[in-house]
Amino acid sequence: MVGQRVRTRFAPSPTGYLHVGGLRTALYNYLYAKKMGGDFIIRIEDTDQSRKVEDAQKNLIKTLEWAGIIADESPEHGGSYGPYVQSERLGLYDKYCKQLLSDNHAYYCFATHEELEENRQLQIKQGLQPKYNRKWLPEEIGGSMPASVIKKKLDEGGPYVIRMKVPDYISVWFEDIIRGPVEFDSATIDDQVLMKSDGFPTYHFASVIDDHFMEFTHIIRGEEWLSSMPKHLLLYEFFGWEPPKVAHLPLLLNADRSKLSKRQGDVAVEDYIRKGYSNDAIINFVAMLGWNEGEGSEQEVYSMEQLIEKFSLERVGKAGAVFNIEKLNWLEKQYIKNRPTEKLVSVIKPLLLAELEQKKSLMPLEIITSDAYLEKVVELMRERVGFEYEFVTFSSYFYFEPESYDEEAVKKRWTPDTHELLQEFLIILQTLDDFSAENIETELKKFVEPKSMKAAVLIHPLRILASGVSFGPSLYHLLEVLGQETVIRRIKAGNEKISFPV
RNA sequence: GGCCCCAUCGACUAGUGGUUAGGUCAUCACCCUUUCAAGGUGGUAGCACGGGUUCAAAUCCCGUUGGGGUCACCA
Repeated sequence: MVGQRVRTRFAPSPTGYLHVGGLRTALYNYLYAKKMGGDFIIRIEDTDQSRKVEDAQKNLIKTLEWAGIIADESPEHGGSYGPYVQSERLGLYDKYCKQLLSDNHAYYCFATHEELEENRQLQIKQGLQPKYNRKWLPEEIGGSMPASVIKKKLDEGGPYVIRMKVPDYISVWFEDIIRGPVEFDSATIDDQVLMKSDGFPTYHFASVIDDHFMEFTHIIRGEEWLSSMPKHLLLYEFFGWEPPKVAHLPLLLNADRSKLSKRQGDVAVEDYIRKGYSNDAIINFVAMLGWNEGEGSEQEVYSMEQLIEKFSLERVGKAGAVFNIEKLNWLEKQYIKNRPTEKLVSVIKPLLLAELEQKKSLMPLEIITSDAYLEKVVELMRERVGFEYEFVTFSSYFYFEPESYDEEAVKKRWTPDTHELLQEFLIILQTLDDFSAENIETELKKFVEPKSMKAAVLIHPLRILASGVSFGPSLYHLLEVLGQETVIRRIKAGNEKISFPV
């Protein structure tokens, strides 16, 4: 093991979308592998045929790649330890299950579902831990079932499963990288089914076999697997294999501290993508849920490169973490604030183009879809939006005429004089040769001063007429970017529609 | 219920025997300001409880309480 190249894995079952908890598990596996100069692998656990969802595998991998988590080996991209889909490795499980059988570490079990259920109910009623009652444990490994009966059943060809024989009166101990030493009494470990009656292995069996043959050095997975660790360890022992190091991650929680689930909000990474969150923010956020750099660091914003550089399993916390959307929102804003202008423009341009298919603009298309124009919009709005798409939606007045005027704002800002004042100032704006923010500002001040009025009496109505809303960037810059023609058109239109009293 | 894991502000966390218990989000106030943001300053707010060990405990030990996970021919 010493000096061995680190190999970690993310092993989802293709049953649907990628869960944010899964994203974090994948991320930590990825970060650790990359930090150690090793490899990160994706393996698909599709041993439950009934739950398999079409395209899930593809989507899982696509979503991980969106997040910037690129596997060195995966079913989509191959590798030298394949196949990376468990349903394509059935022969392997079969072979090693036979070995367990002949070594008396496993046995056939012909119990029916009804029998099992009955047994379970009985045990629950007696206040016992539900466990298989070992009815089919053969005589030669300490059970009571004669070999002849087993052979007869086998010959009849009836359905059966294969169970592992958990040794009695031993204790299973291991060292978890995150939690330290953990110990289980074998009396609490069930004779886990290894092979199902459909010939497929269970998760427990397949993952141990694969983890061994794919030569993973570290297993990093959610805490929900902690209590099945002893079964896995026993399997390694049966085979005489050296188990990988393990780290069980704390769970992601709902606001009420239960395991993060649907019903209480979105859990699919795709949901967050749809809502407009960027991969930068999601990765950053999810990374900080359970891990921190420590040593007094007060950094909050980390790039993937920085995460790889700083990550360590030792600094992963033990307690579950609540998935708090407010902080994610804040992070998203941080990224928008600092993202290069060209990058933002390249993202919003297609969104705007799509919007223009639906809605008509009175502004010259070649101008409002130009890089130069969008760059100005971005600079004015980047500190005011929560998501990239808001450069288009939240800022629609940069491209479209206001459809209505904020009623509250109009009520608050209009006086009997407003109409007249706007009329007069419009003339000044129409004759302006230099329609710059600076110039507009001086003209407005010049206009208002002799009347001994405050600039605000015009500023607010102008903003409302130009944008339809009462908030936004500096008025003068807003007007400059919109351009003389548009501004004049909007003032005229609005001043006609709004009359005092409102 | 058995077994296992966990426990610092509302949330994410720093802290590894001696700190005025620090930072970030959220929240509140003020400043800046034409609005909204952004930014700045300041504030409210936390070691679950009880026993030990020690000169000294958020930190080590035990217990209690609370929360979570898991007990499938699902992963």
